[in-house]
Amino acid sequence: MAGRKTTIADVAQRAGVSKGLVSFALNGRPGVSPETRERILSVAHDMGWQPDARARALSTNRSLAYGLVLSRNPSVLSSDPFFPTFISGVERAISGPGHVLVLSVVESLERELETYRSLLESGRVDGVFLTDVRRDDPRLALVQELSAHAVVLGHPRVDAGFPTLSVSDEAALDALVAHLVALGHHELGLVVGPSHMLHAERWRDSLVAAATTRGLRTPRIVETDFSAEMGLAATRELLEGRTPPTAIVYANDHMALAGLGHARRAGIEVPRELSIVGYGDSDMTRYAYPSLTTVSVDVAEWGYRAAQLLMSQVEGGTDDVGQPPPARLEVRESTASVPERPVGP
Amino acid sequence: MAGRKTTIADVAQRAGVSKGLVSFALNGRPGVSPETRERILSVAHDMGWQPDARARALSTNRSLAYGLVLSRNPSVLSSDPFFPTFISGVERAISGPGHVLVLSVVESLERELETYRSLLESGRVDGVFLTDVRRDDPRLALVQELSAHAVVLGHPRVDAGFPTLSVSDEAALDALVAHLVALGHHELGLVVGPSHMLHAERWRDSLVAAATTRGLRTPRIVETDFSAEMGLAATRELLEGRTPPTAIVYANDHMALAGLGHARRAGIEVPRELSIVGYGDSDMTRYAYPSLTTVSVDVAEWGYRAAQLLMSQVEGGTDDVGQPPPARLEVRESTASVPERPVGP
DNA sequence: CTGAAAGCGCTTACAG
DNA sequence: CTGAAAGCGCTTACAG
Repeated sequence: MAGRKTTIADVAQRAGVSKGLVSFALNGRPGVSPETRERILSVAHDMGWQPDARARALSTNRSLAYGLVLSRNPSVLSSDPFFPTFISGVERAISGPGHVLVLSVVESLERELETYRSLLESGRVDGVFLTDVRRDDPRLALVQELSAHAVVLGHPRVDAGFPTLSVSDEAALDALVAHLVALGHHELGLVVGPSHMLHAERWRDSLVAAATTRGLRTPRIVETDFSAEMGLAATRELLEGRTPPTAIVYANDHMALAGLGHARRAGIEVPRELSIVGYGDSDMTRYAYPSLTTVSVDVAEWGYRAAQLLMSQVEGGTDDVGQPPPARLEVRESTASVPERPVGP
Repeated sequence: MAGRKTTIADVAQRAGVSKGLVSFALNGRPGVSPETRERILSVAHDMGWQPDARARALSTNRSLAYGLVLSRNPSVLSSDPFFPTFISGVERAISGPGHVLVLSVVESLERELETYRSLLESGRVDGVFLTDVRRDDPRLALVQELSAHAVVLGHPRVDAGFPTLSVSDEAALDALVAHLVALGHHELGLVVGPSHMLHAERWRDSLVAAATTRGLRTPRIVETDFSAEMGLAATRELLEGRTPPTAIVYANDHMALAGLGHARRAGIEVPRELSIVGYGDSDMTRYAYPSLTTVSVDVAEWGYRAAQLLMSQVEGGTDDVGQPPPARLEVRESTASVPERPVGP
């Protein structure tokens, strides 16, 4: 229709007031008489005025945008339901206020850091989400150096100086170990994530602690990059050992599903001969046969709260949004009593 | 460090030139003597100057940002590898030039439309990706009304007036039917996506055409929303019919995996008693047992080209980036000869 | 309650 | 090759 976008100057002229007053009226600021406000609003509406995010961003020094940079490898990323779910939670929090998520996917840690830097320095985003925090993570230093806003997803052990939101899973993991012990298992295998990721390390520690506390031997541990491919290799490695575990716990569901596939292929019956446990409670755990015992984490809620916290940070608030609900054990079909077999010493 | 961000005015002052000249030097425009340019650049670097995306966006009327709005339901979204993969391709194309992706996830079609509108009208993005195009899709009209830039992912049948990028899969689907025919199947079941989505409709039509051409009866068809849950229900429905299909083809891999789970649970051996075929070639198809025969689509490349095309559109170019590579049939373990059995009339 | 002006940090004609 | 100025579309003190 209009050749040119309508601006507040156009609205001001038509309404016979100044630009400043239009801005006040549009933003619901006090100091505009009800009739004038009414008139301005209706003119703006009639002219189809829409705020220009760029101009607003420049004059307020705020983009109303938040950044998330993912550096996992493509294959892991594509099968991991974490991010889509997390993002849907984030969106639920930010879209109401008209804020926006800037998402970036990168292929290396250097690029990840550069991307966070440029997003923040250029003012494209007002704050960032930091996931998959690593030991001595350079992103923490970067965000501090830029005195930018950030929310860390992970565990408070990260003395980041940033607000941290984490799903507490110690109780669920302990319940899992208790469940396996009750079924008679005492040789556990653990397929863990990369040890340089703090949450992977913590997950492993929680399980080892639970196992030890409950009188099990230290579990056998194989480290992976979270990919199904390495999950499969880890399964093979564990099962080919001298005293193979009778139950394997995986750090995510798709590694567990790959393990399940391998077991079937090797003629090992799950759960009669081997119990398998995932982590995350992704959709597919319900539709596999046997369905997977797993640990359920409310990732969408996590994302929702993280976004609320970040918005509140940026606005200088000190809102305590509270931690997301703790993880829960979901017992399904892939765990059962340990098989009777001649036992060694 | 610096209390205030350094701007080109600071650089200009320190270098003893005008702001305009700094801008020219920084943007590599002609009309600046080599020595001056050199000096300006080094001053800018020393002062740690970084461009302000907001200011640049306002004065150039360009955000260097592109929008993608997803409206699939959370459960489908979380298990569908399409979007993470697509996005990684998009990023590969745009991140080099310093452009950015604005991602939105919404819960209804109304919100989807509103979001596209506000992204475009506010100038937050310079163009958008349109996926999952539906019959009489209101987004097409919207984008046209706003005379905005867009790239459509789907099939040219959509006479959108926008450049369209699609993965041609007719040949692969025909090869799939040929493969099944060669194995002796003549009762096919199809688990399709929502018929109001043009690509779902087209997928179904391609398979029906291939089946008819190759002398099969019209396949039995069950429509779903692409979720594993409905994939499972569809499988049950097909298998409980009077003459159950001997092979079922699913519109995506996770429905196929849910179908596989159901078959196992019902005591039906795959592929001896039932052949199962997925679509998409997601990671998990390799790790299932039996591994899934599927159709491989290079989604990352699709995203890469779509982004290139969109950038070129916005810049007024007419680059022909070419269509992404066609889909390919991947024969794995889940398809085999039709079982011998007493056949009806 | 209202207006006129300056400013956010860039880019871009227009003069010289 | 370089400078001074206007402008992008808003917001926000500051006066009246």
